[in-house]
Formats: sequence, C-alpha cells, structure tokens
Amino acid sequence: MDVKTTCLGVLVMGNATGYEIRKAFEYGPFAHFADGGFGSIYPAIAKAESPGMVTCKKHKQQKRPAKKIYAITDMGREHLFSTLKKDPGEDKFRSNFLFALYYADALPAEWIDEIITKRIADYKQKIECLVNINNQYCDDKNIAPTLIRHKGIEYYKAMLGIISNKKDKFIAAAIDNRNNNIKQP
Amino acid sequence: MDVKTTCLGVLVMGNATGYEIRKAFEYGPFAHFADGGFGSIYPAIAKAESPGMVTCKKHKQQKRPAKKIYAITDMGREHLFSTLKKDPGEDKFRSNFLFALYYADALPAEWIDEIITKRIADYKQKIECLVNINNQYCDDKNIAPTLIRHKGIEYYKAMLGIISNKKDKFIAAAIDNRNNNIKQP
DNA sequence: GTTTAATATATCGCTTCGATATATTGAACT
DNA sequence: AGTTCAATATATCGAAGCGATATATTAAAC
Repeated sequence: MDVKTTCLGVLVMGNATGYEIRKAFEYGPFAHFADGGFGSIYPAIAKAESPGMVTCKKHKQQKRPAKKIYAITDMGREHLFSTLKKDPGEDKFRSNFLFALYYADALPAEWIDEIITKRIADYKQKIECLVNINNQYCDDKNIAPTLIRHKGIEYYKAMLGIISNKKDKFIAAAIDNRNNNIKQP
Repeated sequence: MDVKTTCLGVLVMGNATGYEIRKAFEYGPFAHFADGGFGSIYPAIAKAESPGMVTCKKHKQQKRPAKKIYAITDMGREHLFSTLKKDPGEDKFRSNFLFALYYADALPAEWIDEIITKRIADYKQKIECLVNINNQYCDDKNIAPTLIRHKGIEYYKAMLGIISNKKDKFIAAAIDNRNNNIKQP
C-alpha cells in the first residue's frame, strides 16, 4: 500500500498533523500493518492536497513554524475506499533477527545468546502491553483493533514458545562451530 | 537488511545466477524473512562485484545471453557475517488485508466476505504446504529452516483461528453500515 | 543548571520497487 | 502439427520510499 493511501487511512479517523500521522504508524493499531517515515509522509500528504483529497488549515504558533492540520475530503475518502476494494495481495514479513539465526553456526555463540535473550524479553513485554490495552480501552464494537490485538498476542506467544524452545540448540550450533573453526568469518 | 547482504546470504549457501537468487526470495525459507525483485538484485550484485565480495563466471549459451554464475568470496562472507553481528532491530509486518479489514464498516459486505474467505483458504493451503515439507526433507540438524517452518505454521494457524472466529462479525458490520448509509463511499 | 525527551516541520540523496522489454525452451493442449 | 502457456534468463527505468539529518521550542527529569 502506498503511503498516500495509508495517510488517508489515518485521516479518516480524524484530523491530524504530519507528526500525528507518523505517531499513528509507530504506535497503536496501525503499527501492526502499515508504516511510513517523515521522508514519505510529508511528500505524500502534499501530493494528496493538490487534487483535493485533503485540505490543510494552518494553525499559527508563536516562535515556531505554523502547524498544518490536515483533514480528509469526500474525494480522499473515495480514493481510500476504492483502493481498499482492490486485491490486498500477500502479507509481508521481514526479520533481520531470523536472517541472523539462519547463519547461527557461523556467528559467535555469545552474540546468538544475546539476541535470543533480548528477543524473548521483547516479546514478553509486547504481550503484556497488548493484554493490558484490553483492560483499559477495548470493547466489542471495535472489531478490527481487537482482531489486530489478538493477532499480535497470538503471534508473539507463538514466537516466544518457538525461540525459547530452540534457544539452546542455536547456541550449541554456534559453539560447536567455533570448536571446529570452519565457517567462522 | 539491504539487498546486497541478503544476496550474499543466498550465495553463501551455494553459487547462483540472479534468477536463482530471486527464486530463493520467492520460495523456500528465505521467503519468510527476506525479499528482493530483479530491479534490486541485479544492481546490488553488480555493486558487490567491484569491491570483490562476489566473483562472476560467464557461462556461454547458444542463442541466449550468457548466464552469469555468481560465487561469494572471503570478503563477501566477511561482509555478510559482520553485518549479521549488528542489532537486528524489530521485525516488520505489512498487510493490506488487515488494512482493508480496519475499514470493514465502510466497504461492501460482499467484498469483506470474499477477501476473508480467500484468506482462510490461503492459510489452510500454506499450513498444509509447510507441514508436508517436514515429511520430505527436514531433519534435526537444520535448525534454522525448522524454526522458520514452525514459525510459519504457528502464525498461519493463529491467523486462521482468529479470522475464522471474527468473519461473521466483520460481515455483519459491513451489512449494518450499508443499511444505515453513513460511511458508504 | 543541565540534559533529555517530546513536539513539530521539513529536505536530500541513496536505495528499492514495480512494471516492462526481450528471447528461448519445453511441455501441454487442441 | 500447430499453438499456447509456463518457466528460464537477463536487464533497465522511472517512481516511490527510507534513513539520516537539520532546525527549533517546551517541559520534565535529574
């Protein structure tokens, strides 16, 4: 999905500045299926303004550049929903962590130990975080955010179980190779 | 991870042409954590050749451009493994399917039904595929591919359970909105 | 008093993606 | 026998996007 469309997806939920759109991609439900940095958001939202998909109100501030609050228009909504009516295609998953594990037998055992230990802590924290959201905000009406929350919890739990289970084997493979001095770079 | 490094990751497993590197990103274990199209592989591998990270042997063919078989060098291995010793960062997950579901109440109920039904069939097929690989090739020595396989199976099973469970609610939300004629684009 | 984090906007160059072009072989179908 | 289709194989180009960086202020934390 291009950044222009994901920005419209944020704006359909309410008016926002470029900075606030960015935050939506970094935290909250959007972070689980979309992204975009400043370097893509600002040009994308500017490109959406000229054909009238969004409007921009400048909100003056003292000693600071004017805050630009963007609002979606009917044309913007139309663009968003017609794009969503196209084939979504496959999901994409990218992981430098799994990429590194693939070569565990050529990397130092300490490093493998470190990244797996860190990852386990990360997943535990993320699960806790997603479980807590439930107790505070979620209700049955907002089905999509609930689905995304469930998906996150299930995914992190699965990964946690698998890497906890295989941790010792990966470290053993790395140590084993160090003793043999074959693939070591 | 940049394409040059992921290409080196494929070549460390054995010599390959650009076309074969592409196939590794599309099918097999690499597809679960890395990617790259022709448009990025060819320039990346060419850029890796000049400093000597890979060597290229031209294999002449009749009535066809010469096949270029790339092989990794010690320098290439060093580059790969030193890159893998850096912080892998967070995993990335992108999904136009979840993006569309987020606006289910503004999309036609038939469309929501269609994409969920398709996705359920897709996940079932992918699970079957990953389970079958086990029976044919996998052994306990190749820990990383096994981990990736397990991760895939667990992930698809989790998603399958969640979307099967929520399917009716999503369609109901879409139908509900059509009756109210509010958000309909 | 100083440092750090958060708010806020924006640009620039390098990388990467998607679409497209070209050409041949072999299998499958009619 | 002829045709179509999928796979093999290489490669380019423009559009899009990413990461790093720059600037500036406020408020909280130490």
